[in-house]
Amino acid sequence: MSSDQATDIQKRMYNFIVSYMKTEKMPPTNREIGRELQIASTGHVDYHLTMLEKKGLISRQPKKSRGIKLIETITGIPVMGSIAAGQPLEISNDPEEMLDVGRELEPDNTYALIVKGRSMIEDHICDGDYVVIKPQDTCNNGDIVVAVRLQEGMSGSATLKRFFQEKDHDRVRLQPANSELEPIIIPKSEWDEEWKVQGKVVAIFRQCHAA
Amino acid sequence: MSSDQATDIQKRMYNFIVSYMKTEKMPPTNREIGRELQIASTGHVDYHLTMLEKKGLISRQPKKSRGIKLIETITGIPVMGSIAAGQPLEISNDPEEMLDVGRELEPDNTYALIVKGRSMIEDHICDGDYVVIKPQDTCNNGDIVVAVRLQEGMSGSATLKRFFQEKDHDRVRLQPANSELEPIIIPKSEWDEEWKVQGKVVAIFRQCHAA
DNA sequence: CCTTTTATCGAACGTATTTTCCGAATATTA
DNA sequence: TAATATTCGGAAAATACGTTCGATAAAAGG
Repeated sequence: MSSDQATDIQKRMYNFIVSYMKTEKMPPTNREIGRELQIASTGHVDYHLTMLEKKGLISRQPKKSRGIKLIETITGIPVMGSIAAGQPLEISNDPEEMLDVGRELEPDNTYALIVKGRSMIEDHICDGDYVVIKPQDTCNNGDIVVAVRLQEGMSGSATLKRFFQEKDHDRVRLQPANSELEPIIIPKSEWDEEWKVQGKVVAIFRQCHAA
Repeated sequence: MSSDQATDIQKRMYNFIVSYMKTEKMPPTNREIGRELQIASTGHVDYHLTMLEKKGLISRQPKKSRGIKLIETITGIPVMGSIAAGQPLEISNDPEEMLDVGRELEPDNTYALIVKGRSMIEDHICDGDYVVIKPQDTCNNGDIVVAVRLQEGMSGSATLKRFFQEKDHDRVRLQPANSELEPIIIPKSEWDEEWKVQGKVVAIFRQCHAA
């Protein structure tokens, strides 16, 4: 809607702000904008920034130096559509959304672990994959979790498994996703004392290296 | 080396700058730093910033408002170690590296596609996964590529397959990773005329939603 | 025990930066 | 054609902000 109404100069101004922020990691001052766009007056720059704000492209923090924020933080990778190997689908020309890979995962205390081995292979988690862990005490049945066995002294050893609380048997089952491997069965009492859920897997990331 | 010599206050200052930049998308002013760390004097803040610069953690642009830059732009998710479901491994307390999920993929013209169906399931690419595509004309045998069939008029339809150039048969084979599906076999001449490699898969990203 | 480094405050100073006001030229619209 | 929005300049006013200086301690090192 209003975003299209931006004038030529305003579009150039907006683009400059975007590129400036990419390189400088901070918004430009009004003077820097003016210098770039060859606008002699800072008041003039202010006018266009006001317009850009009215048109919903930026927001401003009054009285703050460099108080410009982009409304749509266009970080990430554009998602161009869907694809199926079986029946080819169309690829659109406009991004449908931005894949904010990892960015929305960052805020908390999320961390990543590198998966070794094929023990979760049937969940399509491969050797070398990164699993992103969101720390939390509790989890639901079927969640893939990092379970830690508490030990004397140092930090315990951790394991990546699917979590199942089997109420009828009054025990907890930690199930690998590999039919060649056996689950770990722990009586409820022992679980409460010796084990702890460290967090659950919220995302998986795999880099495809050159062969 | 010198980065370790940072004082407690300087570490807190550094951490605040990092978190401020994450939320505000710009560096803080000296006064904002002081307010946060309960330092009453801006000169005092300046002193510690000078120390941080001397110790190589930040760089400063004199006389510029918010003229602070992080030397190591620690975006991303900390990788805390390895984990194997089979034989539990230790989780270290210090991050081994930062998982720059997607960030090093952004610069070029990379884009993402959402995978539909199970046609690449044996390569552990699942329904709903994001595949990150790096555009390129050529590829090597075995690469997972987006192949496009050129058509009259509009943009062609795309398919996700493993690419094999079979020189002995003078043909190209597009192989799905699902034994229930048949490969697409294309004679070399037809390939050159009607097909094109759009790009190759460089990464895979999967979000694990709540059950 | 003395010296050096580090940490702290407060205040003053000068520059950086935004904001506001006035005026004018140009285009757009009614 | 009159009214209105847009685009520009210049300059003053008001903050915001970084920098510098003097003084005081506590901690560290020898």
